[in-house]
Amino acid sequence: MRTSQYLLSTLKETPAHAEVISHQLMLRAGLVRNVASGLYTWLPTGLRVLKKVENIVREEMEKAGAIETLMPMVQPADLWQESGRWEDYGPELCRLQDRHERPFVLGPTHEEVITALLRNEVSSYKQLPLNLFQIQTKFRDEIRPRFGVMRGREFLMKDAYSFHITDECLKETYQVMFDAYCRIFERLGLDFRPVVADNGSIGGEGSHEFHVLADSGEDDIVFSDTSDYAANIEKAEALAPAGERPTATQDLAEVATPNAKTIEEVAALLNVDAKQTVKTLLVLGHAEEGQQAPVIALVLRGDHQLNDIKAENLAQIASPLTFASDEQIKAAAGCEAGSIGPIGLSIDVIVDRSAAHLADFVCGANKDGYHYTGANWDRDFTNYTVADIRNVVEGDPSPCGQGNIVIKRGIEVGHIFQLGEKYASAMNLGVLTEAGKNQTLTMGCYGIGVSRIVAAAIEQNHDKYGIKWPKAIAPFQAAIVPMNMAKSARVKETAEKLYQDLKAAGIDVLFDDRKERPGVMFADHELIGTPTLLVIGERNLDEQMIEVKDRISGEKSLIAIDNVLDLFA
RNA sequence: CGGUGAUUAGCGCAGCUUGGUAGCGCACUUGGUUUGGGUCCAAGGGGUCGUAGGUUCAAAUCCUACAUCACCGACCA
Repeated sequence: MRTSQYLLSTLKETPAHAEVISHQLMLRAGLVRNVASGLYTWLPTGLRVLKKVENIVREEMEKAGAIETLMPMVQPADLWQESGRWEDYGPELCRLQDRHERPFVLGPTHEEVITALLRNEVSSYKQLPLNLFQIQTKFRDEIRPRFGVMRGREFLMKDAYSFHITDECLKETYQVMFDAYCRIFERLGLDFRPVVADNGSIGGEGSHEFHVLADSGEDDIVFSDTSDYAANIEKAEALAPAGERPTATQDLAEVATPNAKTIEEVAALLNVDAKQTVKTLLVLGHAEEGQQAPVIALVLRGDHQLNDIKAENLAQIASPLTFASDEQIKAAAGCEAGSIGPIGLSIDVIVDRSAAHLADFVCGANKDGYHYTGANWDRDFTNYTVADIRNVVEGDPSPCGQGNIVIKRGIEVGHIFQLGEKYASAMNLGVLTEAGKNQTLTMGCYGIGVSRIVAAAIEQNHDKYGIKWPKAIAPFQAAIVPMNMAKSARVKETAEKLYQDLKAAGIDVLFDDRKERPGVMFADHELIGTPTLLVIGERNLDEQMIEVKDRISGEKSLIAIDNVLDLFA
């Protein structure tokens, strides 16, 4: 490709609204342009990267035995009604009507379509297992699109769906996909970790997320400092504190805590560590038919954070997790949110393991402006259950039993699930077994955020000059940068010949034939992140040498013109 | 949806407080100059000041509504 016939579209200045580095660099390097909130056009350079990522994913999926398909992005609503997700999915599902006023959705994922397909196409156990994938545009009407293509509303995703008669067979394919994902991210050249993940509303066991480690990531990933345990914080279990609970030494006392509503304020006022306090959150439980949802109290140590997912997974608690309104709080506790405590409550109380291990703690007195000190479980309050409902924090013992917890940020780029029979049973997908009986299929699904990977790769590979692409996904493998080509016939001739030779050898090469000064060219190529710059100038031509500059290491070296192709061997 | 802020040339911004001629840098065009790290000089082109309404002799500037965009909390590849 010649720059004179190409759309380079690099920017000197950083557009004001780009927050994270990958978004800034994607705009500056001319990879994408914003069309509307969460919607992007991929410029030629960006599309080259996207295609390279896509091809690596495709190759490894095929190697792992998956078969490529392509499903429509627009899907009829009746499939979603059949699976139950027409009601369950919420406003993130973009719904629309065609000219006949028939309802459709923009596909945020394709379980319904693939399940409906398989229902018609397979009827015998002999046809299974099957693993079908596609690389397709998805649309999710995100509440808050941000960080450029990292969280766009429209994005490119590889999604695969496997179908099995037995759970053993599903687990085998799941493992095959797990291994394939590791190979994909290795080939992409990314620093990644598979982590144990929550199954979300789907339930069942067996789900891993694949995270690219980066400070700008939106997820907290929990590691053990001594074992290879890794989990999403949503999933990481907070173990009960070791040993027996200390014995009570203080008497229960009511103290005035005017204007102290937060744990920090209460702890400062009473001059105690936040670890000696508890906070009480009121959430909604499941509503009985025709009744109002009951209010349930969750009690956590003052310095701990509620883990929504863990709470939601408890049988008593409504999903999605909903906090009680001010009126509901007043009715249940008789006070405002800043003064709630377990003592005297007549609703269900669920206490976090760590909070349950406290003695002589501080809690709200269910009376505005008052707290208790010297509170003790089983003496001052007896009717409660204990559960793990908090986020782990750094330094906690690792749930794997070895070492302590370290937390890093990650960008979720892949997620694999054992779905089980959820869709197959809702949509009546089964085949005849060897014994001639109908058997509902069990399914797995496996996603990779293709467009998100492009952003994640940049988050992990950049410097002050621009992007430093891993070789496997760089838009161009090399750029030819001639010095003052307009004045030197020799430079021009050499550059042209080199360009033809590299092209003939199948190298993705960008020939910078613009009439620009060297500094302009260098700056552009460093911004775009081309791994290898081939600099041709009068300086080295007498010796038939050209300069090679490596974008990653920054090293410059001379190489004989005849040997340039060896660089790409 | 809630909270915050923004919207003036392709991009980055000033002008608004105190109403009266539409500005700067980059980019772009032309000519010259320079040529191994974002040259320099000169001349140019380009703007319904987000939209609608109001106040006023007069609105980018003051007021109201709306739209869009971004950031902070709930979603997820």
